[in-house]
Amino acid sequence: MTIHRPISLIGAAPSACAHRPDARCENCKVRAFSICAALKPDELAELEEIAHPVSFAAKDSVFAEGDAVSNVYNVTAGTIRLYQLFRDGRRQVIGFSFPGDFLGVQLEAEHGFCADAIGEVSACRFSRADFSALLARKPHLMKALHERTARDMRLMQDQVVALGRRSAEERVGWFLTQLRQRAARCGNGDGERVDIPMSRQDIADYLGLTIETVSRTFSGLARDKAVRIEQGGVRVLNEASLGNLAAV
Amino acid sequence: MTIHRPISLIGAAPSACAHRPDARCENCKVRAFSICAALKPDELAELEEIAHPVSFAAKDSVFAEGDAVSNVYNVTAGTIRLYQLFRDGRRQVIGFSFPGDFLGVQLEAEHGFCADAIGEVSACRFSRADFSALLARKPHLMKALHERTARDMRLMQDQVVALGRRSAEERVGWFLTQLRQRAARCGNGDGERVDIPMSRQDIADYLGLTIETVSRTFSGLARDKAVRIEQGGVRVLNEASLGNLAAV
DNA sequence: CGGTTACTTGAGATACGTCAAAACGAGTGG
DNA sequence: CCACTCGTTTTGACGTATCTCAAGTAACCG
Repeated sequence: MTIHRPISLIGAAPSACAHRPDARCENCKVRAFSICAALKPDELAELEEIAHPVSFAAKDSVFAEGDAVSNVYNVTAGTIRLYQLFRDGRRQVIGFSFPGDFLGVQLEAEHGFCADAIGEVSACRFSRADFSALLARKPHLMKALHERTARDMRLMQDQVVALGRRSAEERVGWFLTQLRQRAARCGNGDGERVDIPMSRQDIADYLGLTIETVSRTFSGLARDKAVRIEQGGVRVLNEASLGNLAAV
Repeated sequence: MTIHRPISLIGAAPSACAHRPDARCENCKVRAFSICAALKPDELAELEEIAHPVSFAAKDSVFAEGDAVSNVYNVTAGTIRLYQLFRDGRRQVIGFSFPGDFLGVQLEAEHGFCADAIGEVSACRFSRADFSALLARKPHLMKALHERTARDMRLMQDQVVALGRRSAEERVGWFLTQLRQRAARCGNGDGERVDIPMSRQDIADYLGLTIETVSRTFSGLARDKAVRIEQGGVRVLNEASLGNLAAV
């Protein structure tokens, strides 16, 4: 089992992000499937009013477990890894945040997990107070948030099922299927090709396996012609066999 | 691995539940730590207005995965088991609902898991429409619900960590600690004694283990004088060693 | 008191973990 | 363009925690 050490916190430097409504702008595409879709144009403007664009370099920490929740983030580009670290170095990845996802929205006093950037990440930062105040003014934003939380809950439930009752091969099949669905929802990906932005170690820590088992399982799926392993991702060759692995 | 079969749905028969404010009434004790604590007296009356008391016999199904969410429940007595069933009979218990807990509050179209009674259960039932309407009228009820959901999320996160990165012994230690905290929050239990309303099989399916492993682990903890196994529960003999198992 | 269900215990099998080394890819510098 | 380093991924051989199968014991219930 790989031993992990806590990574030091590095402040996020504001990035150059114009943040004007524009169909070609990455942020605006993100909006279509983010919580912002629940907002009317004038409310969106209000949200932008309190948004601070930030960016993180690869491996930067966004926040650590136990930190006071002072900000809420909306990811606009890149992938964030959410995890909990044991004193002895064991690590469990709780989930990944992709563009459109919110972070820290539970508005608890302290963060219950660590979050750091896998590769370059752009996000919008809201101060907790601003966001909370906006939420109080906009009941249907609150409702949208609740629905989003319900979706996250469902995802975590699936993870519990995977970790509790699935074999290594089934877990990897489920993981790939999940990644694919997420990419499809975001509109990118041609369907067969699945980008995998995270390392084998991250996948292992997400699926409750070791890196060796994950690697062997990928190799096995490739040997069985279920997928072809490519640079930074995978190409699905046999939809059905992957689907069978992922099904409950 | 034990094979489970779906249980048939049995309608809930209304029970005799006076449901009047009264300090000795079980329902009223429950209110203190339920979402109802967020309500002013007149609002509570409004909630009672739309509440239908129901009860379930042991092993009754409350709802099954895929059922339309037509009702929301607030447990007032007993324990409910939440789980997902695989086609091949594997079962993963997602969680347990104790007095004060809400069920179906995510207001999704369909239930994402099965729920059935362990032993006798009493609950308040709200129609989805009524509850939803009340929620729309009372923003701070919505907020309370959101906080409740955040707590449930945190619980599920802990389960992910347990299933992904803990040994059998650690999982059982975590489980007992969790049961104890829940009982303490409800005000019952003398601290040392922990009631365990669910079967070994339920615990196994919750912790992603087999019933044999759970049983052996309990025996091991008893052999090490960490707990004494009693009828329908356990007595904690060595707080520290249990705590160590449960710690991250 | 007999039947049924839940729990415990033992012996052997296996999926996954551990340890070690090789292969690969991305930089970096000569 | 090649040699070298460093981190990631893959592969192999072996160990072990947990599962499986099977039998025994205890608790429950009519």
